[in-house]
Amino acid sequence: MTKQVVPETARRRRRPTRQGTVLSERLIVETALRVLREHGTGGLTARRLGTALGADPSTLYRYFAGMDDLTRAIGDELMGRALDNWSATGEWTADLRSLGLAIHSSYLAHPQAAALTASRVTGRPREIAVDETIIGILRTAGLPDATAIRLYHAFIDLSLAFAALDAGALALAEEARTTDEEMWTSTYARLPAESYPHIAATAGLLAARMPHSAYPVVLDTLLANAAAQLAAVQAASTTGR
Amino acid sequence: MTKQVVPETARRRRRPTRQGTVLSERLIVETALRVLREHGTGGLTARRLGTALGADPSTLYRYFAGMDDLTRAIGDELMGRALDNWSATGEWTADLRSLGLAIHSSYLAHPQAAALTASRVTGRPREIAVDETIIGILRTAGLPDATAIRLYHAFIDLSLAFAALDAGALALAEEARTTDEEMWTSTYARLPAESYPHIAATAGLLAARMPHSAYPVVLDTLLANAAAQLAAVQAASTTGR
DNA sequence: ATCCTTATGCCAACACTGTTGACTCTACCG
DNA sequence: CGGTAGAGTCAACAGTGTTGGCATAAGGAT
Repeated sequence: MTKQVVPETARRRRRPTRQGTVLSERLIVETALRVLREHGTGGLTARRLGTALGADPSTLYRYFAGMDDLTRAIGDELMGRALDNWSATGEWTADLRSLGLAIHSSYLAHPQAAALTASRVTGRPREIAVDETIIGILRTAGLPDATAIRLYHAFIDLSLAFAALDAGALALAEEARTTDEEMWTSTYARLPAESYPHIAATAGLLAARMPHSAYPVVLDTLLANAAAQLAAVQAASTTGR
Repeated sequence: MTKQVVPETARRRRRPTRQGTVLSERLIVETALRVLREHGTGGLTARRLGTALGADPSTLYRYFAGMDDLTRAIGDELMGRALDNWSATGEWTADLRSLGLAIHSSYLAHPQAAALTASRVTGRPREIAVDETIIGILRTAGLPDATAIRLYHAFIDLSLAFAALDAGALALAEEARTTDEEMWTSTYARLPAESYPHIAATAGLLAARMPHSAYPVVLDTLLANAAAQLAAVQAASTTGR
């Protein structure tokens, strides 16, 4: 293979494209986000991204090992933006809550991109930074390592899983120009009450609730549980002293 | 458009394929599951599925509106299998727990298929049957409708979101022939302790915990919370009587 | 038992996709 | 101010989903 992906820091020459744009990893990722927003989840193609950048599609391979690699970079960008929009207050449950919501809404701000990337662990730097932050909050709060890791695991997977699910629904809705609410009022509300008595009895509530994300509800139960675990640990240590 | 998808029930003639196989929605979906297992998440193509069936790729369009429609049918099949492998005992939290685990493991039994479908609401019959079952359990347990719907929403989205996340990780791992455990021991355990003190301090715990799913932990906290809500409701109604 | 209709499967073609090897040309180092 | 090698370009490959037109045989009608 003659082509080699050069790490962004080691890039020395920046030769402008035939159409005049000067490329960079950053520019490519940002343009990819725009292309995804405009053309939908399946609309990010090497050729389209090339045209949007004013460059030949094959040039992308000088920056990323393939479309898959680019996808991971996009995911990491979303993760980074979440961390940028967040700041600690010192109250650990509140901090975790706002961090979780920051991640969730960072992904939902780019539903098409999120649907593509959120269900993948990228292993890239800004994702690792988020992990370090979460574990730090839990350990600093006073939770024993084993508990902290169990909660970290639940927290991050929960947040990513919901980001992917909600983003997927949102992206699909935007592309089909139909809201989830319509789906729930049209399909589910019309089911026969004989076969589906419970759905029929709660159709109105379903139509009102389902278009929103269940993430905040689940996140809060997890955090309440975490707080209870910390209280239990501290009570035990006080008693044993 | 001369082509039209005929609903399975209305299909009258069954003309064998040149290679002798007699097609059906069911056979196509099952073959698709096999192809996915053998060729990975991205390995389900119309041409490959056609060859696996002994039929021309375009024949698939007599059964499904497109690959996307087929994908939704696959998802519904997994949902149906979950419900088939489950039976009620009457103890509502236990039933919800086993149903959640049945859904999760039904998807994880076909990680490649699940990764493709789990983050989408199909609106197909067997998915609706699962919804009816869940709402029925919650309402029969005595929860008021509003609470039941809130919990149903959290329950189903949580289960699907984790199914998608865990299946994606599993599918990726199988295709790359590398376990998550390796990833956590190789990448995360080698991070410098100066920059990532918390990850470094808990590397062993991370490597042990992360390869497993966080779903059971989160599911249990949600169900405990649900039980608490029911108790609160019943206490209030007793007091108020 | 034979005919007719039409659903069903097949074929060829279209406009796409990601990716690569060989190429030009120009930005920068010495 | 030259030479070099690295960035951008080009053309090509094998593969994709999808469709319109066509042949054919299944099954109802006679």
